[in-house]
Amino acid sequence: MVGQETSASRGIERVKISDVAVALNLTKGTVSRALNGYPDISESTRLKVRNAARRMGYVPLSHAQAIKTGRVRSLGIVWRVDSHDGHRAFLSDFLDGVSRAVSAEDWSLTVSTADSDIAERTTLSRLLKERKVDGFILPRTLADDPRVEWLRNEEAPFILYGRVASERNCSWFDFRGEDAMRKSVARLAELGHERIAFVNGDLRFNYALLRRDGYFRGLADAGIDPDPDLVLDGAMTLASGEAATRKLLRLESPPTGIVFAQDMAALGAYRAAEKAGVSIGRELSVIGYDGVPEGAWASPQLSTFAVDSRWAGQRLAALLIDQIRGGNPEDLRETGEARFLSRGSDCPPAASGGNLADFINLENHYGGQHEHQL
Amino acid sequence: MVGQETSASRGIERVKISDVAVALNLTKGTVSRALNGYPDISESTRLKVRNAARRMGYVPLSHAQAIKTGRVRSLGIVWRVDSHDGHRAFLSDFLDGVSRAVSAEDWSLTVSTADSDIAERTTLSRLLKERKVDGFILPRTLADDPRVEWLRNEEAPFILYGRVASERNCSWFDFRGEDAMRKSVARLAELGHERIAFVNGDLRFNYALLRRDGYFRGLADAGIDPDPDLVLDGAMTLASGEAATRKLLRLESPPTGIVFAQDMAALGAYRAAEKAGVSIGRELSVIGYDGVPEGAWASPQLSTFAVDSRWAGQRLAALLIDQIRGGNPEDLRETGEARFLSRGSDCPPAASGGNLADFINLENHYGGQHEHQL
DNA sequence: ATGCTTGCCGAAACCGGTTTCGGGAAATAT
DNA sequence: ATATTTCCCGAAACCGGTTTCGGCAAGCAT
Repeated sequence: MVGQETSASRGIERVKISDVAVALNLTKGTVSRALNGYPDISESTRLKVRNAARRMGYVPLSHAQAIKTGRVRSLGIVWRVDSHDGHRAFLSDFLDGVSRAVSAEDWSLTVSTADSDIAERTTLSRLLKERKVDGFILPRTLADDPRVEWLRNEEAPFILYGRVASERNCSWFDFRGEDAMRKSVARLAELGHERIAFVNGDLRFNYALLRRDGYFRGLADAGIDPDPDLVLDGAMTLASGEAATRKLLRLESPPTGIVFAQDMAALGAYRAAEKAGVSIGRELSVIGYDGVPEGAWASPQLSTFAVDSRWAGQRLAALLIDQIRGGNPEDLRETGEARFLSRGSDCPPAASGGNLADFINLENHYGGQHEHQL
Repeated sequence: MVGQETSASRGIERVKISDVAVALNLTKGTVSRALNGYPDISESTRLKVRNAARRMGYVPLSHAQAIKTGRVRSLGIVWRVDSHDGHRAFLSDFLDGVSRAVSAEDWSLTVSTADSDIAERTTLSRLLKERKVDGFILPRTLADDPRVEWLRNEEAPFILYGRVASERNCSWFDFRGEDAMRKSVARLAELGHERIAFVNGDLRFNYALLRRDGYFRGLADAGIDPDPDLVLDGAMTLASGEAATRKLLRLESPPTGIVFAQDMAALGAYRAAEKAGVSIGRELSVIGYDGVPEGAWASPQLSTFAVDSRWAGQRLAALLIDQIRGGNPEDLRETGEARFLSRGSDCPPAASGGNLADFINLENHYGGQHEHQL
């Protein structure tokens, strides 16, 4: 027994394709073709090979395949960590969606982070040059996104989470936020509101432009003339949402309802309203967009259009894989609908006729002793 | 000009190692050795090669390297999405940390999600078999973690986020939660508390065992006899934290201070306290652990030990890469200290002598009209 | 029988790197 | 001057797959 060394003692031997070939008395080329569904392999041997491969536990090395095929079966995402946007809360769901779609095809997902435009570009470039990925999912689409032009030049497949103005040769998935804004306005109008404000996000992002359009269409639908004083932008956080709301409430003729392009900003309205002595869901209506979990903790709970990030991730990955496999990018576009969560923050206008202003001032005298929140 | 087809017209030609070799009148083997720092290359040619490579924009294909070296320069992480644990909030920071460390070495990160033990195992197995990664970062360490045994058998490098009982041949990074618990108890004891409760997380996780020990050591330090009634576990969420707190407050002799192993549970205490008419930071002291952002929004803000997830990710990745490069796993262990955020939720005991119970009941009569929170 | 497909598989090239081996030229030792 | 070492680099094998090509044998038409 001494000196006898089984293969097991020197670590687990990986089963390679030639092992399968030898076991079946075939060549590795034949095994490869059988496994990859080439038509010049008889059904009987295809079956034999498939069974033997499974039985022997053969799994091809992805990088060994890649060297010839040029595909590593992997998608890339560069996640921006420098922004305060609400999407951070959705990262887990989003990645889960991507991961599911990717795993279903036996692909994988490469994730990197970046805290600036140049860091993002550097990372994209590196992943591409080293060929760690076959294509990219691009979150946070800008209205005029430089990544699009650049990746086109590099001839790298990519898909946008969000739409873009220059539509040539792009795939995307996006939720129709503009529809949600339109519906929000319609809902408030139906409740009787006439002064409906809109607090948008950062206008560099394309979704902000789309949502703004949706707001105006909603107004037009309801036959309400737009008032420039009631349209603000750049509010993506609690603090900026609070500031925007304060500004609106201080107008001579403040709005009775506010449509927010983002939940975090809408939650900022709760703070502003509290400080102004206005109660949301009674004297002031608020409708958000995104569906962040914090909205459910607020009191009253925030009525909002919830976005299914998991679904977005899933579709983005599936569409991108299709594109990499040869699909026409322009055929690979999808949008989804945000789901309205009717909760407590929207209601008929309390003070009709625009004298909410007086009400605000009145209440303000008692200001200060209001309990803060969780 | 007709029919003349430049190389540029057919897409960008990738520069390969043989291109560099030809340009320098060398063989590709020599170029490879020069680039990889072999000692049998003269300094002058090494320099020439390095410059030419940079000038020509040569970047080796990672999978082409991998076929011979066996290394893909990639780390894997399987993120569990089935749990409600507070770590979800840290995913962004955590990934950022890992990504930084990994990018610094020109490695990459492969992320997958799983919603069950078997899904996780399946994914680990697939990534390993296909050799998509060289090693794994394992979050959520269990007291007796089956992944450890399995990965050892597969001879796959891995590192734990958290420590483990069977210490053989493991690397890890972890924050010393037990120290934080001990300090929490010490702090409350110094403030004058004598009845200090402990609400732990799920005991299947190893950190729960460690933190429990820390709590008891803190009591011993302060010369306080432990009371089994004051020790609960399994509270990792808002709801379960609320329930645990309710249970504690209903004791004949309720605690005046509660140490929580997790912030989310501690925030649940705010709800329970509010409903019981007890005000946190005045009649009841609470100290958390984790440093979730919600703690800063609570009123009063939650005193807690904050964990730097970015740092954890960074160290885990760096240590794992060291291990893969040949480092001894047992030398690659690190712990970090959670940083105490002194905020408003801890204070001296209001009702000394244990008659907080009467106070609770008294207040309860007015219960119900208390404002809820954000 | 002969010629022509068709079905099926072996043989070998190939992908783009890394690593081993060996040998020529220069430098040093004898 | 010769032997020996040292310094470099070329040549070629190799990694584990995929894909092309060509040819044998069976099936079909003539």
